[in-house]
Amino acid sequence: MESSDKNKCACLSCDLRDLAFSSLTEGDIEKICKENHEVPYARGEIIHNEGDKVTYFKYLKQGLVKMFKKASNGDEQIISITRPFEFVSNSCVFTEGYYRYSLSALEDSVVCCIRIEQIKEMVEKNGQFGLRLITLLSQTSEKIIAQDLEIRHRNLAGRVAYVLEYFSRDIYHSKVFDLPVSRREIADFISMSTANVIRTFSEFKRDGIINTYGRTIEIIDMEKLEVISKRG
Amino acid sequence: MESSDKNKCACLSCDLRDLAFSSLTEGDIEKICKENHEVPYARGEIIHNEGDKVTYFKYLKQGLVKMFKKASNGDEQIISITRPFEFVSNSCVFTEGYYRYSLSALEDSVVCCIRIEQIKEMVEKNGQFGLRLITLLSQTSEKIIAQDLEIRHRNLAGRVAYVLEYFSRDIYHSKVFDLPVSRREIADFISMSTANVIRTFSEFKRDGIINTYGRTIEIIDMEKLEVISKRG
DNA sequence: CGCGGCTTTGATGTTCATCAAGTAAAGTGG
DNA sequence: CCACTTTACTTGATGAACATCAAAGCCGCG
Repeated sequence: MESSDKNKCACLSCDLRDLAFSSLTEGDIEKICKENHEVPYARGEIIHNEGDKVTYFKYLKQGLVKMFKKASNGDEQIISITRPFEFVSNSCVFTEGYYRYSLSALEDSVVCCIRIEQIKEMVEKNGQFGLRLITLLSQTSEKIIAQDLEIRHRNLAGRVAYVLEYFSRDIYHSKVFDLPVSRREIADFISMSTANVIRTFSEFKRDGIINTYGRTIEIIDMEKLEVISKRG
Repeated sequence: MESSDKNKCACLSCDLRDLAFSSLTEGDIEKICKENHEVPYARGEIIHNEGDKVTYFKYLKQGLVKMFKKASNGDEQIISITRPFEFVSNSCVFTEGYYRYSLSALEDSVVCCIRIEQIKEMVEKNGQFGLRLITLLSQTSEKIIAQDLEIRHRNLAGRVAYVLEYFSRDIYHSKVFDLPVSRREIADFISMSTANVIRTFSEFKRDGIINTYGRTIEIIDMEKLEVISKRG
């Protein structure tokens, strides 16, 4: 969309260049730039479905997304909720040719898409880039695994406290924020029932730990929340 | 240990060459061969502890290992139980310089260790190899994530049925096998209490689904087991 | 303004962890 | 090799944690 400087492509000055593409030459960057798409998605939109063919390698440039798996009965398991600048193409991109999980936008988002074949070519040509990509992909997977370990060893109250901390600390960097997900989605994320997520919110509210106004959450007593999160 | 053919290094004929190293030249393979170690571990031995410095990239050549995280109170969370030829260095190898999880041998095992710096050099020099490595690392991570999703949406009986299927189908390829782990470790793997793992075994036994003689398990009615695994 | 989805709360019962007590098995040191 | 210790396994009883169900209020959207 940008064309202020017609001799330079937008990717050259992209903030994300530092992320993975620092080892690429200007020539390579321009080559990517000619082909890649920045695709905007509105809140709620599906970015891709599990089973879709992988054509693009995707990373999140703006917004917030959830990665999830649908069960046959319609239930969802939410695998991760992430901010830029995560690679939102999960690992299978290189493995199988089909997405294993679905991806949708929790807030208006912008996804940068690069043809997967182009990425592969660059890895083959440029080992520095390959090494950097391995590191970044590893971090993404590791984050999911580590978070899952955190969640699975906690009890109900501990899990709710953990996600509230997560949204506050890692996602919004604020004690007040609008939850980007429904109560049900929180339940799907931390493997508990919707009713009990709500019940726990109510208890936290009663105990003066948080305040809720619809989807707006205010964390009043962060210390208490941390205690519950650690104990649970 | 082998030196039957003194002009050829063992790695050239290693079964695992196909795995990741097919794209390497004979020269590269020999270079690896000069430096790498095959380290044997007895059942029960620790291969490395979380927090240990990463020097080697490791993959499992023989045996069976578990990857796990220790809690402050001594509890363990088991992340994966895998056979050859998995990469048992988890992703953090490239990320942090320290292992995030511990690794120990469930059966007598042989681990092939290659200096991590050497792997990095090879990725830089040889893009084909880098691409192959990305694919393999991705598969390893993806397996952990997928298995976790399988486990977490099941109830108690479903989880036990799932691990029995897993050991039978993926690990031992047999309906009769010696469990390589204690009841307690199974509990740590599927996030339930030891007592309930045992209780569920007893119920399966009572219902004619399995037989147990200490750690030896015989699956009698695989169909019923699958039904329980799917329903749960 | 009425419908459907999200939220909330209470009541109920199931599932599961915990505790306790006992047995079997596997190390350990003399 | 045996007494001793420790660890793994097993079962029952109990209560806590949690899911499920149901009913009602709320909110946004057509």
